[in-house]
Amino acid sequence: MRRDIFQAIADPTRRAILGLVALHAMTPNALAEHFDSTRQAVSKHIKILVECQLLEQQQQGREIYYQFNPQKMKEIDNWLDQFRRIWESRFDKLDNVLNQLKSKDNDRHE
Amino acid sequence: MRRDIFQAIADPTRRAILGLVALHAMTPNALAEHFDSTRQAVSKHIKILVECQLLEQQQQGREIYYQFNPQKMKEIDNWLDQFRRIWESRFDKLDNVLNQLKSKDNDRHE
DNA sequence: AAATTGTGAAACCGAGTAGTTGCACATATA
DNA sequence: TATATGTGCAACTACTCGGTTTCACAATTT
Repeated sequence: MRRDIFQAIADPTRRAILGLVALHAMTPNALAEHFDSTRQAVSKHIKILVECQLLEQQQQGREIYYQFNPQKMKEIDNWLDQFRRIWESRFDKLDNVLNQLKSKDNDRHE
Repeated sequence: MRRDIFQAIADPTRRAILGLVALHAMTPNALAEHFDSTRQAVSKHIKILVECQLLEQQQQGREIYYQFNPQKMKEIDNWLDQFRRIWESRFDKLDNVLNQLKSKDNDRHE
């Protein structure tokens, strides 16, 4: 059973859960109200998110609040670093092109 | 058939392909040499990456060079924005705690 | 104590996935 | 022209995945 963050965020429902929990900790029932599928289906998604540590449990009486663990999500960000360099340089190139067009445009109109 | 970037990067082989192609454009055969599975398996991964526009084809004689499309990868980065705010603020809090501990430590020793 | 509520776990199912082998076909090379 | 090479596509298979239904169980509420 593969259980890494990349596989975890591959599912749109799980991404939606993360988006909700990131705002404030929530119980499974509260989360399930936001989706069309059953509470059990949502609960299974939560289980997966807990297993890969994107969510953390916090028992409170008989309710369980799940909260978002940003540190784990940052691992995605770290992985993106190797590509960020590339798209930033391309944006720079695009910026240069745009700036050149702009200055030509200015030349023409002034 | 779901074909979005999140599902595309969920597979470790595809992530490895992206890492290689990000360095420079490569042919399927050249890529396949880096993996244990067959060329056809790698080719299927490439197809998926092309379908979700993370890779772009570039025919050259009978060879096909695949190159990385950073713009598409940036969509992951954009999605992360909603969480980035959170982990950055928590890091700030951690920094504050560390700074306080540090100043207490300094107090004790000076 | 009995009923209700919040939750997780197990069993099952249809669809999707990653891999394989085998084939087709176009482009280069002899 | 015959052969080798680079590539994509189709068929098949074992496995995974997301969903449902059903159950178990502990913590509240009546």
